[in-house]
Amino acid sequence: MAIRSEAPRAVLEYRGKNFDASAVETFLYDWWESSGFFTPGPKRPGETPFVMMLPLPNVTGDLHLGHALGFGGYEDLMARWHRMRGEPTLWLPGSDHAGIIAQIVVEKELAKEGAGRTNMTTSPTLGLSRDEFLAEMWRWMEHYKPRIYKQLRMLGCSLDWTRVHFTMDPDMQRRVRIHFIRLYRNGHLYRADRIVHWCLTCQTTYSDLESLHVVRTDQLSYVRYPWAQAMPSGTPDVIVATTRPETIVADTAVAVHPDDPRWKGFIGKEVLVPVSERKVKIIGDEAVDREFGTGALKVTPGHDATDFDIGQRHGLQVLSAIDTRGFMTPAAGPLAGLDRDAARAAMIERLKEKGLLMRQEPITHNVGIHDRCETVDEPLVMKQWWMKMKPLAKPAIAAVRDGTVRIIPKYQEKIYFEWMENIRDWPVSRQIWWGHSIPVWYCQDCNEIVVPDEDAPDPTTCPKCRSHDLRQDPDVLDTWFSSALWPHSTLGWPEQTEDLARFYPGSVLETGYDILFFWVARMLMMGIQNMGDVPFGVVYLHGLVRTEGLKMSKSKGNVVSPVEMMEEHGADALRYALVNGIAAGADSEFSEGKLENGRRFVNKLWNVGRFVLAQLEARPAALAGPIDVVPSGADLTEADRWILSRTEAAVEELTRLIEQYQFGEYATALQQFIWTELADFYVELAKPQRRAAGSEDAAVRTLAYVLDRVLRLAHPSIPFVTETLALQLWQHGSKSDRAPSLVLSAWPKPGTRDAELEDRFGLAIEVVRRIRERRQEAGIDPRMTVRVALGGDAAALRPFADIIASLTGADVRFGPGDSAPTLVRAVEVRVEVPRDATADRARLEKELAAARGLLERSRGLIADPSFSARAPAAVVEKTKAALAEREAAVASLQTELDRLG
RNA sequence: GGGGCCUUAGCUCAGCGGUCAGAGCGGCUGCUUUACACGCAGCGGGUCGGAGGUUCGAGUCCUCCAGGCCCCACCA
Repeated sequence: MAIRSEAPRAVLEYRGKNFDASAVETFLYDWWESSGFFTPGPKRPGETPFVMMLPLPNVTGDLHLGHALGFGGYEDLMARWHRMRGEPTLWLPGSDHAGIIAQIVVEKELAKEGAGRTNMTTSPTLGLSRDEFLAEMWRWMEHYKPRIYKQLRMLGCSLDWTRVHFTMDPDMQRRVRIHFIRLYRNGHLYRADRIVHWCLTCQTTYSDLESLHVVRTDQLSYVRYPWAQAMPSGTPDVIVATTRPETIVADTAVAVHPDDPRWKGFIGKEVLVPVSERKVKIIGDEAVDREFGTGALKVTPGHDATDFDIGQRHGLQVLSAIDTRGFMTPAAGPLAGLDRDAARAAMIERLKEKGLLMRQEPITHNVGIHDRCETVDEPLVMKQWWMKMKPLAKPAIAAVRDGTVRIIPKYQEKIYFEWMENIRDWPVSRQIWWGHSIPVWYCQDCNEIVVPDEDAPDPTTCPKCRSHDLRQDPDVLDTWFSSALWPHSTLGWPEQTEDLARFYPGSVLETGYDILFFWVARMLMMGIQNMGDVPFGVVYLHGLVRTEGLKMSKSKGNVVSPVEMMEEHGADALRYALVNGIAAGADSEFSEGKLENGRRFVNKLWNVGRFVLAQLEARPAALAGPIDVVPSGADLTEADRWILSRTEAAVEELTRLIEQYQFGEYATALQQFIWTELADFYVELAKPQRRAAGSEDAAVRTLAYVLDRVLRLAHPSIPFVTETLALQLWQHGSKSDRAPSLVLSAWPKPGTRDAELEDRFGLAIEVVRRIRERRQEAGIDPRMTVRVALGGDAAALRPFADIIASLTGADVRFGPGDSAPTLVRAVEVRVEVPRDATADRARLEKELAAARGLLERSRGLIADPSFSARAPAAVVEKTKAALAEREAAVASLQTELDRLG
């Protein structure tokens, strides 16, 4: 089926050879299909599904590192892990029509395609009719959609492609329409003349969230407004300071602070607006900053948000002097017809002529811009559809407050509350063509607003005056209006489908903290509104991925394509490197070095796997029971039992870390175990040349079991390599579960550990390190055997004599046969080589000093009566044990030193 | 103006009240050991930004200070 034919060639590099993992993915889909999980059905008794919605990427976009981190790093990790835990797992993919962004992208493509098609450069028409343009949009959607979906597959995302959705699919359009109609009937949507952000380039309004601020330096002009009535001599001039003199023609008041002693006596008097000569009142309003300029503010309700609010409070007239193209309207009088920049210059000239421009000075201030095109905001008063947010926000605030929804990291909850508690109404209409239509018609004869019933066809007759001259609202809805419905609209809402019953509410929503307000908060509100329940119980927020200290952006030219990274290093390496060592919510610095570590680690795992497989081939009869059952038998060596115990420790640790959403720690711990303990220590001890006769098979059994565990443990982060190795491993023996694929096999449950063995073996490792250190210090040829004497409490290490000898190239002898009843970390190591006694003494003295320092600390702690009295018993016990060890260590170092003479 | 975060090894970061504070990268030294030179072994490197406080015990909790970053907001 289509899914398979589109499967990407996920590639990882191994010794210059391209390793094709697409076969693995094909395999997964085969299994999923035959398992029937894709088939919708009712909730099964007792099941608790794990449900996640993909944070839908923009359909016209390419994958960036933020996506790779979220989708491939965290979400797929969670999906695979929960699936392995036996939870029916739905991770639902899709893409967003991306309203204005997509429209801009396609307009550019169209302009490239055929310049003859249009003479106009301004959007959105391009010389096409609306229907023609939308047809072009759809044509391009078919071009873009497979692209982003293919990139998701490359990452290894185990998404349920049978449930993929696109926000502009016809059924999704219907759901958005119903949502709008219900909100309208409930009084959550209203239409009003308000001041909005207007983008002169994109020719549309946008919301506060889409507005950014940049610091800019402009001219601040001080302009005198002459008194309109005779004033006593000595009356001060009214001078206002403005950065936008061209809007003076739309002034309808001058405002001062009501408590400002300089001005309060003049409230109610009138001044003349320069150039337009209109009389306006001086009003008192607390929004005025007394410190700024002269303390007098020109009020232009038509072109400034603050002024609009002041105007609302004082019933001021709204004059619109600038039109949607940035040209001055007839209301601008002598400035009419000029664009806003020319009008500014012209206004300054006129003010100078009239002697009303007192002075100008530079001012550095914040200027609002549109986040998509960075055009300076032009606040305009327009009729728009608004969503009343406060009532919707209330239950969504409560849901986080009472723990129904948990946000990770926790501090993001404060940010959420801060925004939600001060939420403002949301302008939802946009003056573009690509997007969800607004299901509202206006009667051209009687101005009636006609909103059809749910699922009713488009109205053709005005219910009030029976006119047939109805026109649909030409605007479309903000993109986020539809994505806010994603968790329930994709499951079939408003129909009570089986999927909706089975998969709502979802489990986790994973996304970047930068869209907490845009998307997460709105999904919470709309989910509660439409479903009566929150859309998810956990919000996991990740941070920004930067390179060289900067956020990646196209304009900075520092965007690195994850696709290229995957082609070069493999998807596994990228996925792993992105999450390794990063705490929840923290921004991260991504570097080539990090990616290389990922690749080396994946390569290490691959090579461990190859080694194990080679051993299995060499000894085909070694496996007695199933691969995934803990090996046992008298032929198991201490080393075998040690790695088996350590494997269980890793299972415990890694399970805990994922359960606690500590994915960065999970990745680090995984590497620590696989590389340091398994590869560097155990694999060496499992090599046939290091095994006593008769214990070779035990090594193979152990290796097979440990690899099986390790592949499962690594699989959520490193799916391709682990899956490939598992398929090969499992061909060598039977398995207790029947899953033919790692993606569907079980996450390991921790088994029995041997704490004492781990402890003793840990000591043996320390001894090995110390012997190696001394050998290298002494510059002994690595091939030469040295004689090593172990004294002190070394008896505990007798079972590991061969191991120590084998790993260090030493002929190990034990000192006088004392049998230490308890394990004490004080072993004397004497490497018998010709050596520099002075250097040895210096080293030993340094060690002794350090050991004494530690000993003193322990003694001090024990001697402190309040410590024993107040610290928990376990801590006191631990400290006592540490004290004993330190005493022995000091003694043993002292002996060694004495022996040097 | 309001809110939030960060400051730990040369760099990037973990560390969520309890042994000597860790990892990766980088640095230095020695090794062509048939899983892996994309490797192995070893070494060096930290007054945990500063000052107080709480506690038997603080990198971890509290307060203040100094730097850096982010978000929200109607200083024209």
